[in-house]
Amino acid sequence: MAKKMIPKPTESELEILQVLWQHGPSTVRFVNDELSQRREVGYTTTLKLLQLMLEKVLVLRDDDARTHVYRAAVREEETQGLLLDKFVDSAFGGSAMKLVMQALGNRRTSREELAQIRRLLNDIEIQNDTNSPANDPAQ
Amino acid sequence: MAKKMIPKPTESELEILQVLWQHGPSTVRFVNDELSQRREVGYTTTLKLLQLMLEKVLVLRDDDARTHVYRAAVREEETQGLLLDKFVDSAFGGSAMKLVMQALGNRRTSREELAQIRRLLNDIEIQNDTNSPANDPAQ
DNA sequence: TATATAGTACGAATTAATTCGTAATAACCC
DNA sequence: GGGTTATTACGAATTAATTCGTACTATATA
Repeated sequence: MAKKMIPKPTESELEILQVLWQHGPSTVRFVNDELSQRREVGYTTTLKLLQLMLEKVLVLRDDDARTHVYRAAVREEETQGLLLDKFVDSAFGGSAMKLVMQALGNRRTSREELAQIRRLLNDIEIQNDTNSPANDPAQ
Repeated sequence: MAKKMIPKPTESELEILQVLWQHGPSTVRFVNDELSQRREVGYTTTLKLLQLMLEKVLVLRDDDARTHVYRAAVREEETQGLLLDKFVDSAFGGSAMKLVMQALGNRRTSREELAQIRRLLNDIEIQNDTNSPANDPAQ
């Protein structure tokens, strides 16, 4: 077995993954141009990062043509879930609820977003009722 | 002016802050014992960390007695807010909503917690209505 | 008082992450 | 074809974070 264990991406790797998730398979040039809009970064720096990410299998590449094309090897939601778990643990002592409350409390949330959350809350409640009438603590 | 800018604590520093937030002012020995319950860590490592944190003013210390007592110099919520902002940005491309949805969606949330969030949602909605009929961007 | 114990200070090694320079090579265009 | 440009590969410098050993000092206690 041993499901594909995603290695935790570093800050810079995550930046690159964001580009790949948002734009799909991309050349080093394209990724670097994207990153450059946010901050100063040399071309070979981006290249090196992608090469390291290839070794860690955070990305895959098509090197048929001279100009290689990289694409994300890990899915966005899955990676975010992994990072979220670690973050909840390290910054919020494991309490996801505290994190949610803080995230909602500390910023302006639009009417539409509030409605969206309410819908999700409803869904979760229905799930709870359906699966565990007496609130089973299974985890 | 220039409000006290909190330096972003590292992973290990955060671990220590958690201990101080949870237990209040503590000796190096106590902090180290707490950390040791989670993982292997040498006494002088913890000592050094606290000394570095003192320089960054993440903690303050009382060194009247031979055995120094350290306490957090930054508040828990404020620090968490700072980290949350950065995290939302780096892992969720700036969308706090995506983070909240994922946090709620991916784990079991009890009836009580759901109710708590609903209350918060209500409060926020009232705030919105009261302060900004046409959604003013004041911050 | 002398010995053992517990504490602090600090230099330095290690490890991980980031950054970039340089060399080699392919493609592109007059 | 010859020169210019774009690309990859890779070593290595730099920076930041973590870890720990050793020396020194104060306190406790036998």
